Amino acid sequence: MTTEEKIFESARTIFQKKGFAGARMQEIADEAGINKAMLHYCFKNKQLLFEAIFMNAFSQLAPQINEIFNSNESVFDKIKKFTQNYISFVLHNPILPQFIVQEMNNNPEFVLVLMNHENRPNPSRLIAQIENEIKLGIIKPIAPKQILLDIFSMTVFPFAAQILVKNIVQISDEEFLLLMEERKKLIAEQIINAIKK
Amino acid sequence: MTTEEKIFESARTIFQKKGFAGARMQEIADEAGINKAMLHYCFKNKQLLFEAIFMNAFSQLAPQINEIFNSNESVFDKIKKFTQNYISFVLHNPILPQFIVQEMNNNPEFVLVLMNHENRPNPSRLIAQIENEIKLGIIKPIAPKQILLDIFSMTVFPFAAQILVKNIVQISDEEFLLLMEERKKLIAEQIINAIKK
DNA sequence: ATCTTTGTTAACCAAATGGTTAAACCATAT
DNA sequence: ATATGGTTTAACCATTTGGTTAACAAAGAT
Repeated sequence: MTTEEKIFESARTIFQKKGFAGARMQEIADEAGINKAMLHYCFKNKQLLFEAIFMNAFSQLAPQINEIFNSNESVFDKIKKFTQNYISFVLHNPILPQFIVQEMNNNPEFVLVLMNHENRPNPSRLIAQIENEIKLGIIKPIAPKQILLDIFSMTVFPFAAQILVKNIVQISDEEFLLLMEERKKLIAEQIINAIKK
Repeated sequence: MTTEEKIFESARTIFQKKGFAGARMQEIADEAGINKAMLHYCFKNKQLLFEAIFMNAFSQLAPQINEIFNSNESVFDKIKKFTQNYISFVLHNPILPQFIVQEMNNNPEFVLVLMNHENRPNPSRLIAQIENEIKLGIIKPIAPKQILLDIFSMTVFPFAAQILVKNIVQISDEEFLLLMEERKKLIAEQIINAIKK
């Protein structure tokens, strides 16, 4: 593993655990087992290092989403595929959602840049499709954006608010994994039941 | 307004906007229009000031939740009441959810203290009730904790991940308010449709 | 062999930051 | 009027923090 990679991995760990403001350059250097000056040699400054980490995290999720949203399947199939895929993915990266949510809330300026990126998640195709299936009488007349909110809420929230959820609903770490495993199928069924005519 | 209240209000604003790590004592003092030493005179140190703010924010939500969860209504009525009330409340405090979620993620040690508090949200009564209504054939056989996750996800997520959601689903500030207004009734219908037998 | 580029470090620096101190202010009781 | 107690501030302090510098090492290139 190159020094740059070591830094990247360590920075990912620290930034995801403490956020941009809470992370310390020294801590990242220690975690990587290198001198602090090396951080600046490789990544110029904290902001740029953070942006590299964040961009990488974000772009791990975005393309997946678009691939599903823009395919030729039915709305119901897309919902099934998205929830299934998303949960499977974040089960291997359980802090990613809360990291992205938190840092987008805290760096709204930075978000603008992000959202002009080519790979930005774009649900407009899916929205049009929902409108169409409403006309066809397959789906109840609900604002398509509400349905999107439902889908994201049901899949992302338990991960993004993990600590809150575990404590309030009284879920142990192992039970959480089981519930999420079950949720891969469950959510789609529930959403479809909620919106099908 | 007493000096202590001025500090409290300013601290709330700054902490909610920047989080614990990102907030600066000087900034809080400036916002309150007082000297920085006054902060320490009134609240000892940053940690204690933060805990006062966080505890206050948290305890604004917790009792509401318990009142509904522990009433004598049916599960469906509780779902209706909770989603309605919660959204109404946070529409007046739109940053509260993301603040609580973020700081609970970042201060897991502190969470333990919080969760031993008398007023901690406790859904065990509701869980038992759901189990019962499943036996009675009113609700589908779904793990009660999944239903709780659904309820919290659908109501809290759009607020907790506001920036993400607004950007991905392409929702303007005004449209967001309209959607949330609509969501007060919509969510309950959807959840009930998803779980009723 | 030596020059040049790249990688790496110890030591250092200036600014920011949480926190303290000692003095001033001000109301109220005596 | 003045002593007393809480309130408020300017100035200060120690530490932390992001970032720089200059020297050193290693590896090709000539």
